[in-house]
Amino acid sequence: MPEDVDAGEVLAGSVGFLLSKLGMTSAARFAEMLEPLGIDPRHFGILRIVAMTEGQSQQRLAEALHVPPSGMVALIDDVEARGLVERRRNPNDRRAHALHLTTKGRRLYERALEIATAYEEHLCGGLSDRERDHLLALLHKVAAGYGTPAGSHPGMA
Amino acid sequence: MPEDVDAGEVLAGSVGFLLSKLGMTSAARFAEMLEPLGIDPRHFGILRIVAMTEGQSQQRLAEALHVPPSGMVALIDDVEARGLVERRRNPNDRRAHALHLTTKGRRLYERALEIATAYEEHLCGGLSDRERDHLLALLHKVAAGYGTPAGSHPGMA
DNA sequence: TATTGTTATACTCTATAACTATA
DNA sequence: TATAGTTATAGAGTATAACAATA
Repeated sequence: MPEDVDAGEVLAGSVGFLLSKLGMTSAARFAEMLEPLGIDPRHFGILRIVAMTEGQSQQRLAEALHVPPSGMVALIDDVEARGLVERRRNPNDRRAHALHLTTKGRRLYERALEIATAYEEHLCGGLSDRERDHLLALLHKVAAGYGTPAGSHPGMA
Repeated sequence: MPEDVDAGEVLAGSVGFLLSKLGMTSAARFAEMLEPLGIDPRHFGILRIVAMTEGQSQQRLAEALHVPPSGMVALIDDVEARGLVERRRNPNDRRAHALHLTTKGRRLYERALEIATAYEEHLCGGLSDRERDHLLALLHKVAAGYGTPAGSHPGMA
């Protein structure tokens, strides 16, 4: 009977514990929701940054996402194999690849954005709009203590 | 220049993204703070549950923490090698090990609890007491949507 | 025959650093 | 000589399932 053994009341009062637990649980849920699309949250991150900065080189994105170059190769290989991203030759510097979304990639990215929205609804379903705004503000306030840039996520690395 | 490429404003408005990012960042910080003790957050979890339920078997704890039996062996090996936990023979069932904290283990666990408290302070340093309580309440409300028991953390598995 | 704990195997993930092609 | 990208290799981590001791 694991119930005997649970007794986690102490940690229920800890912001750190709850944050870590909720972050992990909800990220796993997001990953499940993306599964029908054949991608995971990191691929989503790649699609997002390529969509925002078409034509950039792999290493530039690797730096921005704090992913080692070899890891970026694997990630781009994944999305390229699915026909979502194209490596184009850069005529100015033929060492570098210019990354672009394919039409299929753009469509899938849009579907992924819808899933992200549905996920957000799912997550905040129990909150009123006011509560959601308040939670967001409080999270930003906590996050301010960690000087991390807005768009980057440690899970990419 | 990664700054050109950042542009994460959209996700800054997402509870899910922030939660996942903050959870991961702050958990990494907690791990760093535990490092001087030679343990990581999972070992802390083991010490905690053993402290709360002295004499339990490995498999009972494994079930409670959703860790596979072989993983529990590795985890207990770690803390036993550091002299923090003892495997005692159970006279009633000599297949099973009864797990107990050593004196050293109890002392180290208490230091780890102090670190956990310091970590919580560090995390919530930017918040007033009222804000902290409010954040906790909102997080609990979100967590209610995921029927996870209070003490368990998916990171143990 | 079932169960506790252990070990062995195989698998995934990832990072480091060597390599190529361009510059 | 330096840089973009790739590949090869080796290491950590982890799960599956076979195994030994006990019930």
